[in-house]
Amino acid sequence: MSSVRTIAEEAGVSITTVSRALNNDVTVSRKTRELVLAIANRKGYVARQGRRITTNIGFAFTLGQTLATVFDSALLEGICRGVDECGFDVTVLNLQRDKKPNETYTQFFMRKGVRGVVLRTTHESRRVCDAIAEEGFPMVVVSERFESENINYIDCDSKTDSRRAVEYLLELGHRRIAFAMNTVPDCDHMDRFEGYKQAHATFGLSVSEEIVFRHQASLVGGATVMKLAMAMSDRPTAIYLADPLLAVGAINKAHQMGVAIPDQMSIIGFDDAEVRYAVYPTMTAVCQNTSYIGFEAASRLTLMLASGERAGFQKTIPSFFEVHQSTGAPNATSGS
Amino acid sequence: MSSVRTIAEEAGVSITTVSRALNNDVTVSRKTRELVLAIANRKGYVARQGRRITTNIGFAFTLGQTLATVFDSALLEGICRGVDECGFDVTVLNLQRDKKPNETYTQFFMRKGVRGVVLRTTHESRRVCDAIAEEGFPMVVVSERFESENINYIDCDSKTDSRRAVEYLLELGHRRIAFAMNTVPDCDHMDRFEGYKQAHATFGLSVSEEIVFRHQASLVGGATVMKLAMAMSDRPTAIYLADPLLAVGAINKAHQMGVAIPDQMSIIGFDDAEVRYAVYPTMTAVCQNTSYIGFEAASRLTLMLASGERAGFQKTIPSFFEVHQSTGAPNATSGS
DNA sequence: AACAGTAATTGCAACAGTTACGCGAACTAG
DNA sequence: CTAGTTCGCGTAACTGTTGCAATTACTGTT
Repeated sequence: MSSVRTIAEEAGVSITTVSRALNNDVTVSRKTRELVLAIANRKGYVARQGRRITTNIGFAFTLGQTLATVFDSALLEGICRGVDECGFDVTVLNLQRDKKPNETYTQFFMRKGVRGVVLRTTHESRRVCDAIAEEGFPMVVVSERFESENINYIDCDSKTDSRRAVEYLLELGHRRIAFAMNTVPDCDHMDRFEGYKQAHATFGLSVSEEIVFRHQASLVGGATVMKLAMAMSDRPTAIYLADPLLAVGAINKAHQMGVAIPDQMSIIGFDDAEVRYAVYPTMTAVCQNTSYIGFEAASRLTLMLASGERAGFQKTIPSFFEVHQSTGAPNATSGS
Repeated sequence: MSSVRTIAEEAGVSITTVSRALNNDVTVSRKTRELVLAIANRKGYVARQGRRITTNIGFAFTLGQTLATVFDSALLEGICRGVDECGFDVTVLNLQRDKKPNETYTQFFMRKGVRGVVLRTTHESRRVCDAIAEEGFPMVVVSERFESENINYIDCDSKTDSRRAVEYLLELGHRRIAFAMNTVPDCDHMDRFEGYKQAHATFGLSVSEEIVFRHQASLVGGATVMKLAMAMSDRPTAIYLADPLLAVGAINKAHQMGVAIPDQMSIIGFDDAEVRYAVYPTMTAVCQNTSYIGFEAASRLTLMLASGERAGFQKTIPSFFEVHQSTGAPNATSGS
């Protein structure tokens, strides 16, 4: 077991200095701090209360807003269940808000008293994940994928089912199928776009760029997609909207415009919660068990911390495709 | 400042025994434990890491499930913002799961290393709030109301706007207005029922029990309400559904049954998030700023902890009423 | 270059809480 | 009455943190 004493001995400084270095006290010199942190990371130092080792993990956001979406909430719900097995607790952290500019990620997490972290990130802040992995702090990233074997992640593959979903539309007879995705091109949305393209390739069809929409993932964005699609001269007969808010916004706009779903327009959405049952008509959707992603991430992380083994893991769990009422054959101009 | 030393001295035992009593170690006798806990509570003991006082508050659930609803999520989102001001962090706790049967609430919270707690409770577990208040542990209850001045709470008054909402329907000319609420009669739902009754009283009308529905707060529950309402010989022309899921379920069922909203049936829902914009037609609703409730609770609690003052507070914040597209004059049988 | 003053670093010691181990008392069994 | 067991508690050794003092390094002046 590494303690401030053993680190102090190896670094040739006092335990006071070690404590201060770990807590990012300004009075400790840069050279000393770096030496101490290097040893602490190598020895796998964990902060304690008295002799007791803390059993908290962090749910950390690299972005400014915490828990902004239902996705985040579902994730946290799963995390809370996942830590249960090993008796850990969850603390919500916000890197952008609380991390001081001159402290390392490891220092930050130790200051907050967590032994590991489930990281909720976006495509833009992937470098944060790289940095934390480099420091060696126990971490699992959710919903991003990495090539490096140093970075643990739990990810959902929505490409396969996106392909299946679009193939389903093609088999129903649709030939002009629009696609809508978020403006921010993260792994997930790119996957779904890839599946969309693959399905077309399988049927020997080409993808027309003019019916690939990129809009902000919001109700308004979805409404815009529906408006634009309906205004086209060569109007699509179906849309796959790769985000829950886009999908719901489009469906409601269709109602408002008097566009019958699925008779005049088939809709496939993406659902990372239980939204598909909360719209009319119930939404055919590629679905992600977000709660399970959180569960799996927290479960594995805490198991790793409890056992002391540092074996990395990278897991991709499958999505699932559910057919409900928002899809049908094209041009069925009859009124249901 | 009280420490295990000072408590030990006053109790006439060793610091070891105090530590064990506070951590609910089985080896300490009941009499000694009770003595130590009494002194600790009286002196306002807080656990520390080294000399540093912890700055965590708990978000605790008395129920089994944590973060089951969007209400919980919105609450937590607000709490995370609320603790920001005083630099606290939030840890998610589950009383039913983690609290050992033979430990006090204070012991539990100290074991988890939190200095205060925002309590999410239900009507059935009000006695838990009483118990924690009696122990004197810093706490704020959200969304329940109490007579006792010992219990701090932040609550939302949805009675006034419920009355206003139903009065709005009455002024539109509706005379047979149904009401739907959860089977579990908590403060909030009773408030809304009260507002519903007051509005009727203002107009000199009586409330008919056969159009007061009590169903599980779910989409299916809402669908059931719509079905039952439409099947009545003396059919209501409007429904106030005092729960988001009930409201959404009813609206979607109306679509499925071919019931036009608002022409054949006006709907007023209750919204504790942003659901009113996510349905078609956009939903006239009594709304609760759930995130603000969480913010206010956490903000006040942390301010109290940081300042050391133990002044109790009980605050009721107002709801707001928004008129959207789901309400109109009754029997407007035109198909617009 | 020498010196004084100031800021930056560091360590000592006293503090915060927890726990392995052992001791003694009380209780039980033969 | 003795041996073994259990219970309750304390000593001492461990965990990390911090106020204060001491030391070191740097900076400006003569």
